[in-house]
Amino acid sequence: MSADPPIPPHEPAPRPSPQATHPLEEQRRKNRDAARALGFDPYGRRPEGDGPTPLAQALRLYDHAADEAHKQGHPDARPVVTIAGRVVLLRDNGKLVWMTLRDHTGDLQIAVSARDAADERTFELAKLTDLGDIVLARGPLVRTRTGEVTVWCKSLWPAAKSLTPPPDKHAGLTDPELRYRQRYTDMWVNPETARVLAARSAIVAAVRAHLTGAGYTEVETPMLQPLAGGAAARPFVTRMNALGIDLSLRIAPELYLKRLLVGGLPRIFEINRNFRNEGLDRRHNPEFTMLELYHAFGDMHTVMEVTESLVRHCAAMFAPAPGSGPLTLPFGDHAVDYGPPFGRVRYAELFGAALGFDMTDTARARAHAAAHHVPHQGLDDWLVVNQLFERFAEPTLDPARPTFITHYPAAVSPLTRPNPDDPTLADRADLFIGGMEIAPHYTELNDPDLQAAIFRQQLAGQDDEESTFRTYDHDFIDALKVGMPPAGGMGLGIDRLVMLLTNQRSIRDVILFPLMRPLA
RNA sequence: GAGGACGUAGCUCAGCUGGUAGAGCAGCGGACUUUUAAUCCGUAGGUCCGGGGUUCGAUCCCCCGCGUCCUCACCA
Repeated sequence: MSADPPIPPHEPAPRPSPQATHPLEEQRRKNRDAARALGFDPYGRRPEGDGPTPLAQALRLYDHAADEAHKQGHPDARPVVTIAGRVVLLRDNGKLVWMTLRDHTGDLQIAVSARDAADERTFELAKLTDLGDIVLARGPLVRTRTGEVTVWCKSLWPAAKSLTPPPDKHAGLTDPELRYRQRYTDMWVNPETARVLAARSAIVAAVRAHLTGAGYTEVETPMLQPLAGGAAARPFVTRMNALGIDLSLRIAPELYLKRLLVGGLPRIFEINRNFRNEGLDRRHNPEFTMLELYHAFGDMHTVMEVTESLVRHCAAMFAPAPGSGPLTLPFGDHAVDYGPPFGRVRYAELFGAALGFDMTDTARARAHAAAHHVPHQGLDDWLVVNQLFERFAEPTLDPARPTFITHYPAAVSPLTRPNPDDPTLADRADLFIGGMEIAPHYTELNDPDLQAAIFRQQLAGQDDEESTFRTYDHDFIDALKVGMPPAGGMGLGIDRLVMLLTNQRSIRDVILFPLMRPLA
C-alpha cells in the first residue's frame, strides 16, 4: 500500500449560485475549494484495500513496545493504520494540528505535523479541515506525552466536506426538535443517540434470534388491508387507483397471523410496523413496531412464558454485570427488576384494591366515574369499569416490578377466548413495566360462531365512539370455519421495550425518524 | 382536540419596569510542533419565529398564525 492519494483530483464542479449562502457555509466552500486547488478531491473515493479500520479496532492495534523502541531510535516497527471518521474536535497548534475523529465505534485522535506529514500539501489540508468534515488518515500509532493513543499522520485525505457548521462542540445539539428533524447530525454529535439506536438494532436482532431459536417462524403479512382489524384503533386510509378501492394501513397483523394458524403454521411471529391514526405523545408514535406471536396448541400461559424469557433475555444484554447479581436496569427514577418471576395480579383484585369496591358493582362504578369525570355516558357497564381500571388501578402497579394483569373482563377483550370457568372473564394477561403497557397475551378465540357473534355485537354499538370493533371480517370468519387450532397469542411493543432497556422517556428517542409536523 | 411553557447569532443560552441586543463555543486574521472543551491577542456575525395592534418608541405588552416541549384526552 502506498501513501498516495487514493483518488485523483477532478475538476471543480460548477456550483449553483449561492444566492444567500450563510457566511459560515461560504467559508467552508472556500476551504473546500482550497483543498481542491491542492489536488485533493473534497468528496473522496473509497481508499485502497479493505477500507478504513474502525476506530475502536485501530486503537487496540497500538503496540507499546514498538512505540517505545521507535522513540529510542530503533527501526520503526509501529503498526500503521488507515482510518476514517468525522472531525469532532480540532486543535490547531501552529505546525501541529490535532483532530479527534469519530466513527460508529468510538473516537480516536490524530495529529498532522508539518515535519512528519508525507508532503506539504497534506499539512495544508489539515489546516483547511473543518469541524464536521469526514477525513481519511493514515499513519503509525503512537502514544503522546499525555498518554493518548494517536495516529501520527503520514497522509490525510478528504472523504466528505461538511458545508454545514456543526453544533457546539461541548453543548452539542440539545433542542429536541432539531435532534429529531436532523437526526443525521444528532447521531454523530450525541453519543447517547448513537447508543440508543444501536441498542435498538441489538434488541430487534436478539428478539429474532431468540424466537427463531425457539422454533418460531418469522412471517410477513399485509400492511395494506381492505379491512383494518385486530385491534381497537382508527386506521389510516389510502387510495388504491388500480382497483379503485380504499385500503387501510394495518392497525394489527392479528387476523392474518391467525389465518396462518389455520393454514398449519404452528409457531409464528411478525415484527413490523402498525399504524394508528391517533394522537402523539411521549408513548405514542403513529407508526410503531410491534412483535406479534402465536403458538398453536398453547394458551395465554404459554406465551406469557415466552414474553418473560424474551424480555429477561434482552434486559440481560444491558445488565451492568451479566450473569451475576440482580437483573435491574434504570428507567427514570426506578430500578426495574427483570429477575424471575414477573408479578401476577388479577384484574378484579387490582380493581378492588384501588377503587375500594367490587368491579361487578356496576352502579357504583358508574357513580364513581361520574364523580371523577371519567367518561361513562353512553358506555357499556364493562367499558366504564375498564375506564376506571385504567385511570385508577393501573397506576397502582409498582413500575419497578414487571407485572402481568390477568383475568380481564371478557367484554373488553373481543378476540379472546372466554375463561372456561367464568365466561365473563377473558383468558388475557397484560404485561406492564415502568408504568407502560408492554405486551398483551391471549388465549385466542377459535370458535367461528362465537367470533361472529362478537363481531356483530361490536358492530351493533357502532355509533358509540368507544365501541372497540368496527368491522365484520367475513373472510376471517370463513378462515375460522376451516378450523384454527387453539392457540396463545401475544403482542409486544418493540419501541416501548427499547425505551425501557435504554432508559429513554420518549418514544421519539428510540425511533430513528419520529413523525414531525412538516415545516411550512 | 384542551390547557400551560417556550421560540433571541451556526450551536448552547443571557437580556431588569417598554428606550433599538449580549456571552461562551463555532467562524475569520495573527502567535504557537505533544494538544485534550488547547491557550493567548484581535475581529466579524441578528427578519429577536411570522403577521397585525397599542405606544413617541416593542425582543419585552395585546391579538392571530406557525413550530416545539409538558400535562390531559384518544390510544398500545
